[in-house]
Amino acid sequence: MENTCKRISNTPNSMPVLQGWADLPDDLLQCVLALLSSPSDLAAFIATCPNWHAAFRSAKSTLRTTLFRPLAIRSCASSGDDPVVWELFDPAKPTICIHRVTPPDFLAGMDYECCSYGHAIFSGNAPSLKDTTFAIVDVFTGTSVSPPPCPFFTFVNSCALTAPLDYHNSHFLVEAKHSLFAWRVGSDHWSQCSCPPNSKALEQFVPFKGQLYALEYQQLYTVKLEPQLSLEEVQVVWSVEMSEPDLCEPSLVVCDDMLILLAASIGEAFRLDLSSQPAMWVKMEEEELKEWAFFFDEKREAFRPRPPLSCKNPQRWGGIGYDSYSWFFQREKAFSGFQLFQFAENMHVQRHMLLYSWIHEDDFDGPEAFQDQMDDEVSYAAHKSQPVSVPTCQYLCFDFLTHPNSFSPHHRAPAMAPYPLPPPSPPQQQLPPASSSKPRRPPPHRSHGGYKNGTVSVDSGAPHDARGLRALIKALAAEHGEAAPAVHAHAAKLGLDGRRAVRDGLVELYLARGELASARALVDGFPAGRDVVSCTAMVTGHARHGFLDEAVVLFFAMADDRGVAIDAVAAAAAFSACAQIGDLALGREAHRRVAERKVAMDVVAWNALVDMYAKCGDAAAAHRWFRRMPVKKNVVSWNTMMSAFARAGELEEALALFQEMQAAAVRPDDATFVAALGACAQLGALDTGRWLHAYMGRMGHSADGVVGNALLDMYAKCGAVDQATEVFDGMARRDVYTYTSMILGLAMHGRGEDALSLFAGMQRAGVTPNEVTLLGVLTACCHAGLVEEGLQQLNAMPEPRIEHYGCVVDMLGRAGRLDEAEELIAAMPVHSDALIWSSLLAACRAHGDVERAERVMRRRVADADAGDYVLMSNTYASNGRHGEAVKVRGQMRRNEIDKVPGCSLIEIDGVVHEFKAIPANSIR
DNA sequence: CGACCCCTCT
Repeated sequence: MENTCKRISNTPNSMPVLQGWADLPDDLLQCVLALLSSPSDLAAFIATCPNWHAAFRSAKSTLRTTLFRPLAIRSCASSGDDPVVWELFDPAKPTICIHRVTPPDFLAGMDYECCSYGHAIFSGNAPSLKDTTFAIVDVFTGTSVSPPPCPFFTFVNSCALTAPLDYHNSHFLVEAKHSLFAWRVGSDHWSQCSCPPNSKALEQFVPFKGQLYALEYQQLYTVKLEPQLSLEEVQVVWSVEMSEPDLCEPSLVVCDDMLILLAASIGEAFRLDLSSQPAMWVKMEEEELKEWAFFFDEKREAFRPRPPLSCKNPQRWGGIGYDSYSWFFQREKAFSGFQLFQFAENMHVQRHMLLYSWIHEDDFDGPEAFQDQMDDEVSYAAHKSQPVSVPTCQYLCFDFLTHPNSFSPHHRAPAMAPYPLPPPSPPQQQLPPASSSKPRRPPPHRSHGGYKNGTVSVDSGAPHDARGLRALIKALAAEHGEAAPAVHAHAAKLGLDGRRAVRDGLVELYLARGELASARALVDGFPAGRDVVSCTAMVTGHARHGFLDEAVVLFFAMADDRGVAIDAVAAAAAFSACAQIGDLALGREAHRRVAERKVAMDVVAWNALVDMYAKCGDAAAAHRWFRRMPVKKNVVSWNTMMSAFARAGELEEALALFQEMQAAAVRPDDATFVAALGACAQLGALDTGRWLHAYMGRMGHSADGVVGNALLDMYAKCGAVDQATEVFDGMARRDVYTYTSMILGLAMHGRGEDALSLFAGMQRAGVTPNEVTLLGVLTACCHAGLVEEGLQQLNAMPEPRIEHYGCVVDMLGRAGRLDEAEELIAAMPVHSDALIWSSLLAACRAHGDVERAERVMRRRVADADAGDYVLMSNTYASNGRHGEAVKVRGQMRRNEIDKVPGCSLIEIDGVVHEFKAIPANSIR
């Protein structure tokens, strides 16, 4: 790596000297940010990218989760007379200073209050002792902003920003003297309102889903900033019986789309459920917080509450991922933690003391696990045996790189907009400049020993070797195809674009961007690079980004090329592409070529083959090859075949396969349950579904995520709406599938009103409905007879599909509004189908509208099916026109229209019975 | 060096 750097850096007059990331464009920088995974990465990034701060500020709005565990600020001065310097550091690796800034000197006489969105907040008193002054200091730039003096003089209970300063509509809130004060950033005055009479002191302000919440002990408030500052109590009930909840300093924290009340004193957490009326604190299970860690400030000397922070995926930065941990920070020591849900067992000390007690790293259950996962060179053991001296630390800064949780997300000012402020009374100080256009390499900050073992190189900001570049490209291809040209240029600059791995990656990047031509040019430009891995990468790369036909063609070319020995991986890739296309002839051809080249297929390739036949509609072939598979089947093999049966409507066979799989002692996984539950849902096999539910519990599978959705769907489809509701209530995460299944379940079983109120709850929860959801909503309106509501929903839809129109036609038909139904069919912008006409016919039959029915039949004469004839005949019959009814039946027989026998399934005592109707045209 | 399979909503 270093050789590469040197070679390029020393080339005179040819290329600009590489400055790590500095030569990459801004949009690419943002992609790269999402990939930084350790504080060392961060240190390298900051050291090599002059625009790092701007890049972070703009990335914060797009990244959904916190990038890192929180970092801290320490304030130090080498000697008494030297100016104070703030150092940004990772408490787990306190020897490394990530960034340094000189704070304004007027802070000397002020008190540190708290930290908010990367700003340290200080308070002080005006000389008159009538006002309180504040300074809000950007901890990365040292820039400070001061609101006008706040008209009170007393102790500050709590304060916070509602968003970073440069966000539009950011407010600074202060609670003091039983009043709430708000300063709209940039304005020249404070607004004020009184706190509710029975409240003591608001402790936290948390933006969540467009609302600003405040917490006072256990009471939740919403804060309105406009048109005037006001506080409103939120009634929240408890999901568990708590006669006298004693949560002892609970705190609010946002985890993605959940607002959580952490009651660390009793080791429990409650999620705010806004979909119920009134809102509810729902007790959370350990499982639901698995991917989160929480950070608390050490409060021993702090009177002011300092809200905790949540961090997603602690594994990402070396935290312990298998459980939810809360982490404390105590100055001069590293992170330490305890397991939230095991708190109750550690009650040997007084409960309220626990919040403050320091749990030493020795107390960890799994120190090995922790050590293994530390992602760089400073291990915990080394840290312990060699205590480091950290200079006096005055300020803790816990929310570095957090983002404002969905508060006014749509009103964001451009990144790094200048603060719209008059210069505050103490002069602004800006050290160093936030972003200079001139590339500049800041000196590496080496405090207290610098980078240990030299493994963190400041030159490693951008990958300079093929392997690193390949890893970067791969990560980018998932979401950031737009980076293709920039990365390509970067690779070319390094002379690495000729490397096969890099080139393959670039091809995929171009494909991710939809640029087939650029990708092809790259492929064709390297005829020499034809080996099986590279070609397979081409196949999968094309398939992954939707170029399925091209993928298969590439595979055929590769199979025909005697210079390339195709293998099982290539075969699997080809089968998978054919499966997605769903073309049986193509699939067979791929299979033929694989057989012809005598490829030794592994279980993955066999599974792909079975899946390919199934998805191409040849379930028999899928089953045949499943049975003939000469390799040991794995769980995917069984899952694939179960889905194959289910897809083909052979539901009993699917469930039988589940039994067979048990007999073969293959441990089912989530996909197994999804497939089996899906079969039960289609079959209406409620007892089997219930058994599966219980079995899942025994196997330790939670009813959440995809499995939870499948379970919920099964109960809903089997008519067990109450059990469906139970599953729904027990789910930690409800996505669009969850809501859709539940809404449909309610709608189909006559609870249209409930379905509609759930739909409202879904929208409140911020889950975006899809077409199927809306179909469920229309179905609910239809079944509940809410005609106006249904029409309104249809009008509100951006692009209704034929199914949606069908549902509304059905609804109008049932309501007897046949004119409107017919008009809607005529007016709808999509092509009518048989279903929609049949539904109109059914309405004619129900309302005895012979004339309209005849009109419809005349229109439909070419492609009317048996059902239509039956409906027509019944329409005549119910109007007493039996002669004409018989005539229609005769016409039907003459035209040799067969009615597919109606079929009905019902489960009695766990056995599914099938009823078949007598073919309609056999009725004479 | 790398490249591969299954699973929820009408």
